[in-house]
Order: sequence, then structure tokens, then C-alpha cells
Amino acid sequence: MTDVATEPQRPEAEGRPAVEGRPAANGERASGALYRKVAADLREAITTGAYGEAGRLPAEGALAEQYGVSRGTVRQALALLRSDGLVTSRRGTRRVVLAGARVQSFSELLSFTHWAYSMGEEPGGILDSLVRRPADAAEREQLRLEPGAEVYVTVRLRTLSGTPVMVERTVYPPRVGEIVAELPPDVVSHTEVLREHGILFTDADHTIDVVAANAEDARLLGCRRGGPLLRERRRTTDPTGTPVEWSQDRYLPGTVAFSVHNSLATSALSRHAREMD
Amino acid sequence: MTDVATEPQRPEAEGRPAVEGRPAANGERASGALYRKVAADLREAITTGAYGEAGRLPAEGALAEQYGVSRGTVRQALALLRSDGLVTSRRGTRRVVLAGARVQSFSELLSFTHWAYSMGEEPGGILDSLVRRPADAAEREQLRLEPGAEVYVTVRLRTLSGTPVMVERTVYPPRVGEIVAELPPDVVSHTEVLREHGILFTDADHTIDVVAANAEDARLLGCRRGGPLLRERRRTTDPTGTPVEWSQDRYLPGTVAFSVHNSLATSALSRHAREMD
DNA sequence: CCGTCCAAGTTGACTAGCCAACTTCGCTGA
DNA sequence: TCAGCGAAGTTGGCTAGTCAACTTGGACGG
Repeated sequence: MTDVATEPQRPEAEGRPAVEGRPAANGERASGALYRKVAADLREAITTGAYGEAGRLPAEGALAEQYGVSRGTVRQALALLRSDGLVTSRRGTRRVVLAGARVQSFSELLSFTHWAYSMGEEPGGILDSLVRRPADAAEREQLRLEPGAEVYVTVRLRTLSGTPVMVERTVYPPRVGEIVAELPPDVVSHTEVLREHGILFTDADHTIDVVAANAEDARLLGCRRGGPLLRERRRTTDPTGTPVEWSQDRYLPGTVAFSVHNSLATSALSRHAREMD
Repeated sequence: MTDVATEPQRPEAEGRPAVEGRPAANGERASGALYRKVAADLREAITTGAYGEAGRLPAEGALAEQYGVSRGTVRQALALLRSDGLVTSRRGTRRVVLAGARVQSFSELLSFTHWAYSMGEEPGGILDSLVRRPADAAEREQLRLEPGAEVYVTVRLRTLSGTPVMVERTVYPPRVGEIVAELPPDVVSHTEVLREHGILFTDADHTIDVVAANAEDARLLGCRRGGPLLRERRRTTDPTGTPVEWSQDRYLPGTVAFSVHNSLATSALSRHAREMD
């Protein structure tokens, strides 16, 4: 991020480099937008403890001057931190640091492979089956397909450093499934390959609950049939809102926990009674 | 929301009522801010299907004119809808409707009582024990207490229309616990009472995983000891960032599922390997 | 010593406008 | 017929400023 690409329409740039109020102890990514750079910088300052455990952030105006941006841009950055649960924010008083750390989250949740790497483990994927067949009603509903459309269904055993962790059953619409079907069975990250083919994953709905292992689960994971599994069902869409996968992951107990932050301001989590299947 | 309280500093109000582009089919709440009213209105239009299943929203400019507000305000409203997973949003093209429905979520997750009512069920709470004792290290850490501080610990069996659903173990800091300890044992909603005492719940971190039932769980829920339970651990803070409760809820399988939306833009969910206890 | 009140500081909300980046679609030319 | 170009439409990003609502802490008075 060190230098800014375009130096956007600020009348006079008056020599002060944009976004440099803090040395920016590199290693950050933060795409083009200024407010993302400010956010990334503040995030790092917070997680390294520069403002203390429950310390106060500088005022918006002060940060704006420090980074050489407008207050609106600083507010965009702070909104990001807030939705991540890093800081509070209420009228009349400075923002207060909340948690101590927080991970990148989206890609980590989306891709088993990314998640594994972020923990320093080696991800693995053993393809158990891949079939192409007509979609049933539930699948057509979830993937928004026409009656008579076909889907590709994969079943994979996912491992961390060799030990079985999760069974992944994914239903792909034809456009996506055709690509997956061509893949060698030892490709670990389908997500990665699909991204290279221009299939983007940008939005996902997750539902988390407990189920009993069926015969296939038991065979693949080596657990008792009927034993408890943590289930995550996920429907993912691309930027246009078109569904690109409908997946059901079943984790062995003790291998994973899901973590969410929500607040009165930005919420996204809810609790349901059973529903959909 | 039908009428606007203050009609804020718009130079000339030129007779066009603010926020009235749509009849506003009443029943909405939406607090003071204009952008919240616009958001509530759009949310309803979307969920009632006014824009179709995967339809396109009007352009920001058009909405701004329709509601008689600036484009910035419309963008604030749309950001809310986006973080709820209702619409997509990318440069160059109109927003697209994503899901079909979505609940209010935050209060629903925070309070078992609210959740129950929102499903049309009768919530119940049977107090099993309430003790006051010195906080252990983990509790001091979570609630940010001084060494030597005391905590109040409650164990409650929660029911839906009479049937056991969940065991709730909550640790309160003294300030909050003193209020809870005074409550009659048949008070169903602690959250509600605390709110009346000025204890506000605004931010929460949740962690969801699977555990085996211990002896107490089995006794209260009537399940087998060692049987699977869905566990939700939650730390809640007030607007100043001060922790107000640390709770651990254990649900019987099949009674509940947690649901999350996330996207590249606004994320909050992540996946962990075990951790904290 | 303690409570009240006020002023300064701070965030929330909103407006108006600009430019850039991107998508879509129709038109044109090969 | 089809590919490519370009214009129009749309959202992302940013600035600058205004006013309102709220919090905090200190001065002051009882």
C-alpha cells in the first residue's frame, strides 16, 4: 500500500503524502481505496495495542488531518472497524477499542484451503464422488435453476495435515459444475480454480446447526454412525446475485468453531428454529 | 414513521414531504434518522416482492429524488440493506435483490425471550441456581475485572411453550449481577429488566460449536449424558465497551440453527480451531 | 464536600457536488 | 452474422461544510 496510485482529485496535494500518518509497518494488503488503507492501518495499530486495551481512538478530525484525508473518508474507515467489532462508536465521545484481535474472515470462511493456511496447517481434499444429474426441487430453488436443469454434485473429504476433519457436499449449477468436473481429483482448492475462471464468490448465507452422522459421514470421517457433527450449510452468490454453489459441510466435533460479531448498528446474524433442509 | 419529526436542515423544504416516495404500508418502526426510514421502507418493498425475485432496484439518484433526500443518504440506507444481505452492489450496474426475507436479528439473538416471541412461542425460564463468588482468571479476563472481584453466576433452563430447549449459564459482573440477584426467580427476561435499569446491550461476540452434555445438562434438559449439544458462547458489552455478561448457552439438537450473512464488503464471521474455553 | 450547570469536544446525520471506474447495450463496420 | 467500439447510465470514492445530539469534565455555588 505504501504509495497511492492515482492521487485522486484533491485540488492541491500540498506535498503531504496521503495515508502516511503512521509508518504502516508493512505487510498489509488493502486494495485501492483510501478508506481501506486508513482502515487497515488503524486495524493494525489497534491489534498491536497502540491504543491500549480499552483505550480511546483519536477524534475523527484528528485522524483526518493525520492521514491527509477528509473526515468522511475517515468515517468510512471507522465504519469498517466497527462492523468488525474492533471499536465502539457513539455520539458525544471518542471511539473505544473493543477486542484484541480479529481475522480477515470472509475468504477464510469461504474457502477451507485459505482457512487451513491461515492456521499454518496443510489442507487436503479427497474426492469421493462427482455426479451429474437432474436437480431436485430444493436444488432448483437454492440455485435458481429452470425445471429440468442439471446440477453437478461433489462429495469430498477434507483433511488438515492428513487427519479427516470435514465432509463437504457441494451442488454446483451447470456453468460452474462444468469447470469443476474437468478438474483432476487431487486439486485441493476448487474455489481458487473457479476464481481463475472468472467465477467470483462475493456473498454467502450460512446456517449452522448440529446433525447426526449418516453412514457415508461415518465411513469418510471414521466416526460412529449417529455421532454428532457440526453442520454448516452455505449458499454463495457472485457479484450479480447469481448462485454459484450450495454446499453442506459436516465437521467432526472439536475441530472447528464459528465466530461472529454483531451489534445494534450492523447486524447479520440471526437464530432460527430448524427450517430449510 | 409516517411523518418526519424535525424536517432537518434542508434549505428550502419546497413542499415535498421527506421520505414518502412509497406509501410506507405502516407497521414499521425505524428510529429518527432519515436513512433508517428509507432503509426500512426499501426493506419492506423488497421483502414484499415489489422488485421481484432477482429484480433491479432503481438507481441511487432516482431513489434520492423519490424520497426527497440526497444521494448520500440513500447510499447510507442501501449500505444497511447490503450488510443484511438483501441486495448486491457493484460499480456500473444497478443493485440486484438477493434474498427473499430477513429478520431483525440483533435483539433476536441477544434475548431468548425476543426470539421466542418472534416465532410465536411462549418463552420460559426456570432458575436452577444463582451464586456469588470470586471470579476465576478466565472470567476476569472476559469481563475485564480486577483481581479479587466477584461475579454472579446463574444457571437457567430455558423452555419454549413448556418444552426444555436450552441451558443458559451466565456470568455477570457485580454492577449487573446485583440487579439480577434481586429478581424474583420467575422473571423470564433478564435482558428486559436490565434494559429498564439502564444496562444496555449493544455489541456481542458469539462463538458456536458442539459439545457433549455434562451431568447437569443431562439432568436439566432430559437428554443422555454425553449427547451432543449446540453451544453458543457470547460476550456482550454496553455502548462504552464495558462487558456486561459472559454467557454460555447449550441447545438440544434440532431446536435451533444459527444463520449468518457475509460478503466481501461487510464481514464479521470467521472460523476458528477450537480456542478459548 | 457535593451537586448543578455550562462550555468544549466529539460523533451522527445530511447536503451538494465532483470525478473515476465499471457495466450494459446499441450501433457500426467488417 | 458477429465482433468491437463507444456513449450513456450507474455505483464507488472523496471532499467540504453545516447543524444536531450527546458526553465529559471543570467551574461554580450552596
